[in-house]
Amino acid sequence: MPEQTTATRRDELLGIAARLFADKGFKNTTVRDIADAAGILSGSLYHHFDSKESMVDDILQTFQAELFAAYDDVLASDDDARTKIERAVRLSFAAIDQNPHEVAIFQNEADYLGGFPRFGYLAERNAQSRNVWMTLLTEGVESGALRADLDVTLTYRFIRDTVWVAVRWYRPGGGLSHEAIADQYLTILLDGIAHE
Amino acid sequence: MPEQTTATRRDELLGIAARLFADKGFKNTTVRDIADAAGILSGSLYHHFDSKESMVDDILQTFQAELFAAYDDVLASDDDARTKIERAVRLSFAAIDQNPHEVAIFQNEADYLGGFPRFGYLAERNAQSRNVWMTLLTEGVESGALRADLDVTLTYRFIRDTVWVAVRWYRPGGGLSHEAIADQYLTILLDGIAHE
DNA sequence: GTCTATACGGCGATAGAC
DNA sequence: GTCTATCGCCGTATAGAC
Repeated sequence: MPEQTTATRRDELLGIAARLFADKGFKNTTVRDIADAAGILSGSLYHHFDSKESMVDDILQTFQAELFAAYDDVLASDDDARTKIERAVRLSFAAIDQNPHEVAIFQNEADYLGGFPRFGYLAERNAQSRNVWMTLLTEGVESGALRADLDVTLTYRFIRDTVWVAVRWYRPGGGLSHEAIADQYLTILLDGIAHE
Repeated sequence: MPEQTTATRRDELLGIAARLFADKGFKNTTVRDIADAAGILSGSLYHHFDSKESMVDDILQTFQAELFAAYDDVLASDDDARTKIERAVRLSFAAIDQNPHEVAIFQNEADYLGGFPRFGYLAERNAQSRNVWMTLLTEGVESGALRADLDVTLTYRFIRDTVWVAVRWYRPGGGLSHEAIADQYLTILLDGIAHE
C-alpha cells in the first residue's frame, strides 16, 4: 500500500513541523530546523512539500476542518442554551489538549499569515467562530439563561481569548486535565469569583 | 541642549521600532524596515543603538519599570482586597491603552527573547507579576471578598491572560474606552454571566 | 525518499566620508 | 546625524545523482 506509506511519512513530517512552528514561530523556524528534527536534509523536505508555507497551510486547514465540525455539532443540537455554551467551552479546551501545536500556531501566526492571499480562509474561519459564539450567547440571553444586560460582543471576545490563550500554559498530561480546567473556567465565567 | 535632542531622536526611533515590533514581530522586522519608517538608512540606526536587540531591550525595560511601579502602589495601599483587585485590573487595561505596542511586544516576544541571557529579567518580571496577583487573590479569599473554594492559581492565569490578550483587539481611541472594558470585565469576573 | 551541491536574495552589522 | 558601500552569514528553494 504505497499511498498509505507516503501519507504517513508526510504526516510525520507535518507533526514535526507543527511542533517547531508552535514553539519558535513560523518565520523563526527554518526548513533546516525541520529537516534536522526529522533526521534528514533540508532539500529532502521538498520531495514532500512545495514550500514551508504549504506545510503550515496543510496543518491549519486540517485542524480547522475538525474543530468547526465539532462546533457545528453543538449548534445543530437541541440542547438548551446554557448546555450548548458549556459544550462549546469544553470542546475548545479538549481541542487544546488534543492539538496544542495547531492551536498555538493559529493563535500566534494567524495575523501574520492572514496577510497573504493564500491564507484568506483564516479570516473566514475567524468570522465563522465569531458567528458560533454570538449565536450561542444571544440564544443564552434570549432564553434567560444569561444576564439580560450582558454586552454580548465583549463577552464573546473574553471567552474566545481566555479559552484559546490557555494553550500558552496548558500542558497535556500535566497535573491538570483539560476537563478540570473547563470546569473551573465555566464556574468563573458563569458565576464569577466574588463571594455571593 | 544637545542631550535632550539626542534623547528625543532616540526615543522617536524607539517608538517607530516598537510599532513595527508589535505589528510584525521582532524577528520579522528588519533594521531596514525601521530605518525606512524613520526616513533614514539602516546604517544610520547604528549611530543610536548597538543592535536590533538593544532596541527591544530598551523598549521593554522602560515599559516594565513603569508598570510594576503602578502595581507596587496598589499592593502598598490600604484599600480593601476587592478594591485592590479592581485597581490592578483597571491599571492593566490603562497600560494597554497607553502603551499598546509595548504590551504587544511583551505578550508576543517574551517567550522567544527570554531564551537569551540578556533578557533574563523577563522571567523575573513574570514571577513578580505572578506574586502580585497571587497576593491580591489570596488576600481576597482570606478576607471573604472572594469565594472560599476558588482555585487561586488558575484564577490568576485566567485574569492575567484575559487582561493582556485584550491588546490584540483593543484600539486606543476606538468606540470602547479602556475604562468601559475594565468595568465590563470586572462585572463578568466578579459576578459571572449567568442569570442570578 | 534522501543526498550532494549550489544559486540567489535578504539579513544584521561595520568603516569611513560628509 | 546621516549616507555610501560593503562584508559575511543564513534563509528558501532547486537540479540531478543515488
